[in-house]
Amino acid sequence: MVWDNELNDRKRTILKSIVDDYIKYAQPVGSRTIARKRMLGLGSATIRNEMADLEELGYITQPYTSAGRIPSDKGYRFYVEHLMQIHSLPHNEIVKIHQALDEHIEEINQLIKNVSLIISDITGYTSVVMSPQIESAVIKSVRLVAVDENRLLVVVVVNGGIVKDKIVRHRANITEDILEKLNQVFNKEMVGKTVDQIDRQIILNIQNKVKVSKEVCDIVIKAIEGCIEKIESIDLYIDGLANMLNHPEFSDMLRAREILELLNEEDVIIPLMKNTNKDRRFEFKIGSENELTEMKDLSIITTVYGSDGKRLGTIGVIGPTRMAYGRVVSAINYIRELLNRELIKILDDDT
Amino acid sequence: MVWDNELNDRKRTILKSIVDDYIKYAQPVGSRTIARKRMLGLGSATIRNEMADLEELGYITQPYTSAGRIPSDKGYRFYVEHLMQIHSLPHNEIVKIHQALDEHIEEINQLIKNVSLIISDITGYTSVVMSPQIESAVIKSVRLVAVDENRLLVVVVVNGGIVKDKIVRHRANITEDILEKLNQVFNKEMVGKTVDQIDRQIILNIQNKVKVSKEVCDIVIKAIEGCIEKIESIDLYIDGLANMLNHPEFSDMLRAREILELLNEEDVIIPLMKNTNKDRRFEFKIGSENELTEMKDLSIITTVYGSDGKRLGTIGVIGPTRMAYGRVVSAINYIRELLNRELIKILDDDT
DNA sequence: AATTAGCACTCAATGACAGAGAGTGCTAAC
DNA sequence: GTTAGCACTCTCTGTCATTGAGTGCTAATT
Repeated sequence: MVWDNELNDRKRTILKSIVDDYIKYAQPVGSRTIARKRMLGLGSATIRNEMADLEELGYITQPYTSAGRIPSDKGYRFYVEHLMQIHSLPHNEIVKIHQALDEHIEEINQLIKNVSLIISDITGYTSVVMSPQIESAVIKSVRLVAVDENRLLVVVVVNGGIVKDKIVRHRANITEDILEKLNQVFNKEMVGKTVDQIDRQIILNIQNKVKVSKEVCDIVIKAIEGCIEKIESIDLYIDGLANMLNHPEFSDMLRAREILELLNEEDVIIPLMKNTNKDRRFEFKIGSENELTEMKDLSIITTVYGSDGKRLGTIGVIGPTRMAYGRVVSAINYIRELLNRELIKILDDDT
Repeated sequence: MVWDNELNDRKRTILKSIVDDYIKYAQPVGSRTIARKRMLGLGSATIRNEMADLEELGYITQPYTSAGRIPSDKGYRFYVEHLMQIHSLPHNEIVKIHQALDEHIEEINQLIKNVSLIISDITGYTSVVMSPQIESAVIKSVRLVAVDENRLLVVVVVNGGIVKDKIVRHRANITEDILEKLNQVFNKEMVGKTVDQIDRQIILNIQNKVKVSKEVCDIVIKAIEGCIEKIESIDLYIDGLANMLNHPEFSDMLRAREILELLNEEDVIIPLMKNTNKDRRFEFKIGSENELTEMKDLSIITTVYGSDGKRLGTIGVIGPTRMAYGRVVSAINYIRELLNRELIKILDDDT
């Protein structure tokens, strides 16, 4: 952990200056550049001395002898925790965001897709938005439909307007009567329960109540389990992949390709999105703080969204360690508020 | 159009040699390189003369004075029409393809997704697979379910195991009785029809038969139309975008970014995939044959898949004009046969 | 008449080299 | 404690000569 008092005010100002400048121009920043800003009324030589200290403490490094300094991962870490300024978004970006999200969207997934798009658009980085992992979704309806003699359709509706279906083949003789009875029992037993409450026990209960062959029961249960699995599965929306190529640090084709392939793998992305803050704070993984060595020069900012602490999904932005952390935070923050508001609209009359 | 007899055998052999070599090594190929192969028993000087002719006819060009030659778009066009050899796939690739597609997949969309993945994997280019545009899907079932007092769920099942749903909000008082009646009428009137047969006329007919308020009818019809719209919509699967970065012609970051963004836009891709051959031939759009100027250095190979000429979707591969046309064709060909076989399995007992 | 050896020529790519420029660390003076 | 001054370091840029692959043309050969 960074020891906060290690740096006095002057060192902080200088470090902030270096990080701000490097984020902006992607060039090592030298002592004269900082001195010219006259924010400290110091000459370049003094700043040089301070920079030597900062380097010794590990906050900045030199790409080579007698070049300017660039922030280290530790430097960025200190920056996001103590130095970074959050400005409000410029007016034109706010307008853009509202244009993208204010139109009435009925389906939750379409809304989340739009959020992902607008985030990558506004930030200029790669966005990842993870739909809520819905273990606590409340079942609102279960319906069995015979598509034809040997196929059965099961539809499960949970709150939030999410509908999942599954078709199963079978060889049993399922009459309309049986179906009607199954429908009644299943609805009575399952509606109002959350999907993670549906376990073997409940299923056995149901099996006892309906007087149909075990064969038929198995078919139906298999289908319902398929639906629940789909409801619990995580949807991932990634946009702005091409933005990765904008940053000079990835001008090496091999590296760029490696990154694009990395971001294509859901198995890689999902663990990255495990934000441990259940409140609304932001979590930063900077460069080597990521476990994957392939991500040593990447940072990811994550935070959660959702109404009233329920139904939490995750929003993330991935970019080079030299990321405009402040700008990204304010953009996500603004967009998240809008998203939450829209989510409430969609979910309000659900129980 | 290319006049086939413009080129004698010797010129053809030389052109083929140039294209093959250039595809392989991405380097302009000179007369000595071809002479060394001793396929014609000619010296480099003779070949030089022939190459000068080929250049004058527009089949090859020189990147600069006194460099080797590279094929022009016209050269590639002649190549794919007359010179290209189709080898069968190496054994290990065949194994890989079977591993990807032979496992039992129930859902048509999952199957198509797998096809897209394996094509980009095997070819090393970017794959695009377009799901069938289903105007002729036969409705197998329509089901209305009251989710709660003010929301109605409509589920439409068509053949091929495709299920689409839509939830509509309403303020009408829809009782179970009304719902039951609606369910019966809708099923009777719509099952067995294709989705493009569902027009205003049929809907009006139905409206007359059920004796429920116009308000309720409108709600239901709106929902059903929503489902049909979803059924008719085209799904697009794109994979191997990162493969674009492998080719030296796109080592310029700006260009690479431009391409990635281009391929992200469905509005761009869908028109490209309009293959006019309803049989199983391949269609090539080479470089400047594409309408978009941004695609002047890209080629796209498309062909159709589907069982018995019905339910046609499109498979495409996008890469630089310097694409391994022969290899791609044989890969698509093989994969398509497997796909068709699987599709028949999924669709066989549908009517 | 077709082919080819030979030759002069062109141009990209490579590497060596010098000079400019941005930056540093250190020392001595303020 | 701050800074002016200076020697030094290292990248970057441009120049220049060299190399090498390839060409087109001409004259000789088959």
